[in-house]
Amino acid sequence: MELSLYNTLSRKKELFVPLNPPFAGMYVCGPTVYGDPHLGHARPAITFDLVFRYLKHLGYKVRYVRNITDVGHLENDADEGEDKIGKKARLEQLEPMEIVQYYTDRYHRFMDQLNVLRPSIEPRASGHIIEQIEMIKKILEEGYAYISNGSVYFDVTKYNEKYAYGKLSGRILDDMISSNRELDGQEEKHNSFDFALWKKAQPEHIMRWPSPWSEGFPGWHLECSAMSTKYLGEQFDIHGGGMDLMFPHHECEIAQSTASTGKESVKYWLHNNMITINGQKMGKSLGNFITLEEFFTGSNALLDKAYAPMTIRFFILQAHYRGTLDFSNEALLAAEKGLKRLSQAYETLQKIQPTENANSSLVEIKDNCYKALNDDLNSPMVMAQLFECARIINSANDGKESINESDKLILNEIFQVFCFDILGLSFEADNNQSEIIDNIMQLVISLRKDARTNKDFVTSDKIRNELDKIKIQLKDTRDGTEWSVVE
RNA sequence: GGUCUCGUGGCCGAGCGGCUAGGCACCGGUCUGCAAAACCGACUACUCCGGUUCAAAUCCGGACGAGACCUCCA
Repeated sequence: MELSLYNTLSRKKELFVPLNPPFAGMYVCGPTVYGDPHLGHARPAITFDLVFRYLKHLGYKVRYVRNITDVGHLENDADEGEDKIGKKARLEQLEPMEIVQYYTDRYHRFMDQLNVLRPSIEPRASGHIIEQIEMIKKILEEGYAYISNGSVYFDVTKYNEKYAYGKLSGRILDDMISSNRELDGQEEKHNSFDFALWKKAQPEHIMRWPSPWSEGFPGWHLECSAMSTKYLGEQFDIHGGGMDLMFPHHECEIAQSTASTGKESVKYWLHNNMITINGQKMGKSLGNFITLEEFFTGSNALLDKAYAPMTIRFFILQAHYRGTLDFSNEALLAAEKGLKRLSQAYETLQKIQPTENANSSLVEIKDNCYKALNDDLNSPMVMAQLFECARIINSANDGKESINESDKLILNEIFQVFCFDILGLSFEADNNQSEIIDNIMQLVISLRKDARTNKDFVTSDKIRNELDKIKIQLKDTRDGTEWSVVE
């Protein structure tokens, strides 16, 4: 059985056949770096990390491109309002690129913690102004754009005469025209659904570049078309992103690429669904989002406690990527315990004594894992198989089932391949370990205090001496006992 | 208003025509100085109303409910 992926374009699962095997190209819309990454950023990152990892596992040479949007993404109504990054820079009195650097670094740091692999190429919009200008020229030459007061707009009506604008999101242009709302400040456009390719900068606008039309900046949708073409070619295999980007962003990308090359640029469009909180989308505008930092530290009123990065990865992968996923402390706690169960079973497996008899169900488990992944990346199903492994291991450990030497190898392989390599889970102790150690030390210290109170100095000295041997030093001060590690 | 999704047990979530995943919680038991973990068992659901079928959570129609997009959001 081979890999099938749900293609938004056809609304069906399709067999994945790359354009140029053994190569596979994937472009995913990355973050606009004007704020801290939140749970909503984690979902596409992890979803497409899974795609990336699985394609590599299948033997493809994958080029994974994920952009950083650092210019052109505007605040308000269609193609009006302030640049998101420019605004943040103004508010914080920083250079826009300082904002970009700061939040890009933060994004990387938190994605690393979630064990999300870095993409092959991570291009920035501001670093590809020339490519974007060239693409605009091409679209103008082809007659699908017009210049208006120093700005350039994509002519959707003209494009729709030859191609189908709206085919990805299932929209019909005529319907859009009839139900369209008039917005203010759009006198430069022929139609409100036309979108900016180049915007002339207002005097107060900080980020600006020279172009044949005006000093200004590129439209938001353009960077993805320009950069995907540059690094993956005019036609490539997979384009991914959040469902909320389907319209207008991805629709506009299709229009731009098609208008400039005359070709269908993307073969498979993949979209991950949203994370909800109390049934409602978690989003910036709703103010109900929780940043990853808050998750890792527990510092948000919606959180009962801090959750480890792996718990969040597990939580996200336990749902299929195309379904909504509802956040709650109860669900996170369940994920945390589930992850622990897997990790303890894996530990048990390493220590287990093999038996004579073999276990018959392991081949089927491995098979089921591949079946699940091939069926549009059904990660929850893979997890269920891992839990089946855990059950077998624990039962064997209790002497109720058998695992021979070769079964042990197969089980280890299943964990290695599916759990670690493909799902990207890891069982390593995470960053709150120091907190755990400190808690342990406080316990030891209080035991020693009890011993001293009872004048049981044999015990109290034993504690201090034994700790000293492992380079932990205790100091009795007026305010209590302190501990530190001696180098 | 338009377009499109979705409604599964206490919670989260698979399933896509017959064989009724999985995790967490709860309950009973084994084990244990006591806990915890582990194991065994119990609970076993598909919003409602029609239809198709030998057979429907699963297909079709309708009702109700929820959500997403149509404006920035992953």
